[in-house]
Amino acid sequence: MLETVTPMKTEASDALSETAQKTEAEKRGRKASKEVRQLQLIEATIDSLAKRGYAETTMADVADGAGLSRGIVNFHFESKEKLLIATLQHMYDEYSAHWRTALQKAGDDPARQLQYLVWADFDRSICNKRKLAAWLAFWGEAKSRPIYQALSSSRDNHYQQVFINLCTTLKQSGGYAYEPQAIALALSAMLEGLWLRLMMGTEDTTRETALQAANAFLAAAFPKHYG
Amino acid sequence: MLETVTPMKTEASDALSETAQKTEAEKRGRKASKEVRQLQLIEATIDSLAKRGYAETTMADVADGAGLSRGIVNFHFESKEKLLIATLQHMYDEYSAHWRTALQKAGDDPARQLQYLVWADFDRSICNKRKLAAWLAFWGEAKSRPIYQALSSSRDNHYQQVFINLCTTLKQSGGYAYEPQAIALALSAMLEGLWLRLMMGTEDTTRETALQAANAFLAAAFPKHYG
DNA sequence: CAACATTTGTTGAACATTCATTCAATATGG
DNA sequence: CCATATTGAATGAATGTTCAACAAATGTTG
Repeated sequence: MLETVTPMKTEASDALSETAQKTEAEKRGRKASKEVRQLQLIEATIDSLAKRGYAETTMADVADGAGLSRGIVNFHFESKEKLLIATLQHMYDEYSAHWRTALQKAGDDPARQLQYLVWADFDRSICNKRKLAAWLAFWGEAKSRPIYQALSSSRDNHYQQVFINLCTTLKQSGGYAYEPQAIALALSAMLEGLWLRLMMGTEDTTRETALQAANAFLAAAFPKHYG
Repeated sequence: MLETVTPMKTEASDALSETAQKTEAEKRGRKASKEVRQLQLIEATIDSLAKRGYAETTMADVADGAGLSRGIVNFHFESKEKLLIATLQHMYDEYSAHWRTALQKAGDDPARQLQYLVWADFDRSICNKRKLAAWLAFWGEAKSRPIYQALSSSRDNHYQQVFINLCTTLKQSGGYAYEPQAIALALSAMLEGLWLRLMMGTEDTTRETALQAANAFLAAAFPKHYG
């Protein structure tokens, strides 16, 4: 159902973190290109955030997770704070590219576009325990750190505007009564809330049930388009 | 609109933290009853979580915020971890009592009950920057701390079951087509997502617009009952 | 191609700082 | 005067950062 939506570079980085370092990344102690090493450290940071949370994520844990020595992070990133910002930026870019690709693949039909955006949100490459946990770790610190604030909401202004536009179009073609802004806000908030459930719910909420809930919303809000 | 829904003990604790310590709580250095002092420290903890985030919340900051000395927290609570657990438990109890009270005040009509539950979520005593920030701070750490997991989701199993029951009843009386479980999940997830927006959104999402979005959802999902 | 030099990446120990916890001394209320 | 609450300095552990030494790649020269 979702296969056609899935992109892109995330496959490489995910595989790298799941199966330790492959042969493609040079083994421990050997040199690797700057970008590869930085990505490796960023992936190790996401691992640590997911496993230990923001407060317990240490430079030593990141270095150990990457199979490298203690001082290496301060060489590639100047400080712990800059490592975390780079990690957040990486996740933001990935999410952003992901929904834009999904939107592009949907074609011209607004109903189809909205459906694809919702599907994209629950795609395995984006929506897995590890990355959701990392997102939540950043969200928990965003309010007190202005630097995080802009990046920490993966669904940014642009994303929200696309939702509003789609809801406006659907309202006209379907003759619905609601305010597009309000429905768009309800919809994107629900998607974020479902993400929250997916990580905190013990097991009662799965990607499937979350997707069902999102589709139930679409069917209720746009009965002429999704029935 | 919401006045009749608002309870309860939260007024006292909120006022206490907002206007420093009043005369009701004994002044610095003087003795106070165990419960008062513990509540005072818990409120100071919420303040610190909201202002500095989980990672930067220190015992010293909590003690300073309460206007007391450094060692005091380890006297009333055994450790930092137990202080944080007590704080989370306090917020959980408060939220739980709040929605139960709202449900009780709604009377017997299911549609009215659901409306009151939604209103309760955006009541000022519960839904303010300070407490939302504290919630989010705990959420960010919940995945890596089993102790938090049970308490960190303010909307617990009981809450969710009430939603499911209400959606089931409304479905029968309104002749709707959807799956009650899915709609209930969509609804409660949206409420949580709106909370998220309220703290992270720079200012574009207010309590009013969030409530409008929630009501738009109700109107779309239950057109016969809210319209 | 070999020998050397230079740049760049990497290591791990040392350092300084922050912070939770402990506890003996002191203050307070009953 | 006794039990209890409170203080604030001391302690020890954890952790981010620095840096001198080392290793590997790259460049240079004969």
